[in-house]
Amino acid sequence: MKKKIALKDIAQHVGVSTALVSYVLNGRAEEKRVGKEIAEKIREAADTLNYRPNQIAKSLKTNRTNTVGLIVADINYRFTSGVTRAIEAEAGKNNYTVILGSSDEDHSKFAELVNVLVNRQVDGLILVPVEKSESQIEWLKKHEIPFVLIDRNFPGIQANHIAVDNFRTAYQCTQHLIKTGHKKIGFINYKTTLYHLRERDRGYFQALEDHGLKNNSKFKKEIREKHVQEDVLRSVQELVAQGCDGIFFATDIIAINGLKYINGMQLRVPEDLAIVSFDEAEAFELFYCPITHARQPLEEIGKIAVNTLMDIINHNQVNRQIYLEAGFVLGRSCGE
Amino acid sequence: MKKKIALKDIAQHVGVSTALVSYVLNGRAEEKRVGKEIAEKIREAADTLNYRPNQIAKSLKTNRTNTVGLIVADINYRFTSGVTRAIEAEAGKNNYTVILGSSDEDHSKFAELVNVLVNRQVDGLILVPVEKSESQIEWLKKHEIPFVLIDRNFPGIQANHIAVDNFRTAYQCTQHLIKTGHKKIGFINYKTTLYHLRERDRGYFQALEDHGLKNNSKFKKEIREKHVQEDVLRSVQELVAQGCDGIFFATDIIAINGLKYINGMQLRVPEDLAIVSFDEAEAFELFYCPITHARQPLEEIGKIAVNTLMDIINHNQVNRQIYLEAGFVLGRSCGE
DNA sequence: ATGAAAGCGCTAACAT
DNA sequence: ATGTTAGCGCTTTCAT
Repeated sequence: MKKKIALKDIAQHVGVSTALVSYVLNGRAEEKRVGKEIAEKIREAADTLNYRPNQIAKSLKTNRTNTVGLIVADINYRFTSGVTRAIEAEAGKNNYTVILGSSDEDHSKFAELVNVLVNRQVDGLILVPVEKSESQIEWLKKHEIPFVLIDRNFPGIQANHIAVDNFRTAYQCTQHLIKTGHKKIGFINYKTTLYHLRERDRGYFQALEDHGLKNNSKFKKEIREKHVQEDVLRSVQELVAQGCDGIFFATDIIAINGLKYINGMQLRVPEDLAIVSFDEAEAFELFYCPITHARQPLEEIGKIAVNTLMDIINHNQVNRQIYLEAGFVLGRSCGE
Repeated sequence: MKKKIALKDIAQHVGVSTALVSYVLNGRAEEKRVGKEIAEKIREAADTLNYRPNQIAKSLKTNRTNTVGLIVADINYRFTSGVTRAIEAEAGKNNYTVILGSSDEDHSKFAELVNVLVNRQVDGLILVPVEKSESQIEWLKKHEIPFVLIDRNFPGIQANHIAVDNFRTAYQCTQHLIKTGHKKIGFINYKTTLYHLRERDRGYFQALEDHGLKNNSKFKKEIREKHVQEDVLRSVQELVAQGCDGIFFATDIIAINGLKYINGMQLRVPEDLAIVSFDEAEAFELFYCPITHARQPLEEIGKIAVNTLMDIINHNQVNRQIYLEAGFVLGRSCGE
């Protein structure tokens, strides 16, 4: 890499001090009452010498990096791409850069990433926490490092967070299956302690109870995160064998796998089996029957997350626990 | 954010100089022959004081950030998630962090991102260049900033790059349709000057020619990047009207849209229409018929890209133009 | 209106 | 074996 042009190079070139150059190039010429001509000369020199400010040096001095760290759970989730895009856009508006890392749902990788990002002096973090990452969150709180949680949170830890209302959304999904005349409603969810997924359980159970279908709860299946394919296959087979006429999938990934096997089993949707999915997937478009599903407001989550983080960074008092309403997309997978 | 512990704090705490602390904490205690006991004390102090090295300061001094910038074309492409994952993993092994940005196929956004990343002193860049980004690439060359192109390149610009062999892969895809007995083979590709997509054209045409189907070239359709949905729909309709018995889709995005409309038109694959796609999509799994497609070696591309970049950064002479072979996944979308 | 200089936290050359 | 110190490129206070 060629030698870089520094502030003092252009100061030398013009024959002024570095202070003036700094003022002018930071748009504070007026404020600092720098002579018009000098200012112009400085700008010219910066241009011809192709000056690029060294953000590292600037950061060291100002103690600000204008960088936020974003740790997602898995880069393949629909949630991730949508929310990442929104976060990058909103961060850009605030003149911030996003450093992205993926924990792949692994808490040690999560801890490692937090570490790396904090060492790199990010001004704040936007986190999708994973199982067993409570101690990391506590650590961030203790050290007063600005952060906001999205998608997930821990009921025992008070922190700023933005997410969809999982309970309510799951309730609606289940209720939709009930209202479209289905009597034996299966539910497939991950086996996990993650609160947001437990909330989806609660929504399912509550809806059953409120509609006098409490006995349906035996149709709830749990799958292991490391064995999605085989467990979903087994679960679908079991539910069908138990005579279910509808299935509610707790996530897009589960839904995609479920539908794949339903295809394989030659079952027709919605005639043989009604389907509702929490979250949408691009893949749904290729299924012969439009899938009814809840849609998270990814744009909004990302936007609010960034703005909340900005508030924290700028030392405004913030205490936000936001549960957003999900959209509900009506397909034909529960009948017409 | 609480006051940070700095090197000198722990030096003070132990009663030694900052130099010793620096040596010990960078694992150079032996090399610098620091006393065993002192070294131990320093490590302890660092631990209890919860010292986190300030990478910014380190970078300013060493002129190295251990950061690579990755600019992708669109975060929703299958190519992106796969290759990002591979790059992050490989970069991590080399003790590097990845800063990700997405240009959304927009050259001014691309330029802006290059700028931001260079100002942030990334040690190098991995780029998926977009249309009209030639000047940026030239600029990077001129300033001897380490970079490697992936997925795409410009024939007029000599640069290190890693990609799949687009010509050969497209040739194989087309040939497969021919060999499975199809006579009127449509092809849908983007209208673009991007060389890698033009190479796919060339592969298609060459295969037709080599198999005496030169007249088929009227079945090639171009779609606009900003109007994928409507243009793909129109193209499929036209090809069907022209009596095509097979379609080759030039990208996963085009394929997903194409299949969606084929579904809508009540056409059966492969009976009414045979299909081959360049690139795979998760969505294919939900289509009733397994789609035959080429699969790019994303892992390998990412890995080689990082290692090439590391070589450049470490001043090894590097001149690599690598064209990898794609995998070919046999579905049933061209018949049994 | 402009300049001199301190100092951000760290590394490394040099001194002891 | 350990300490002292210059300096990375920038911002900003204080002088002038």
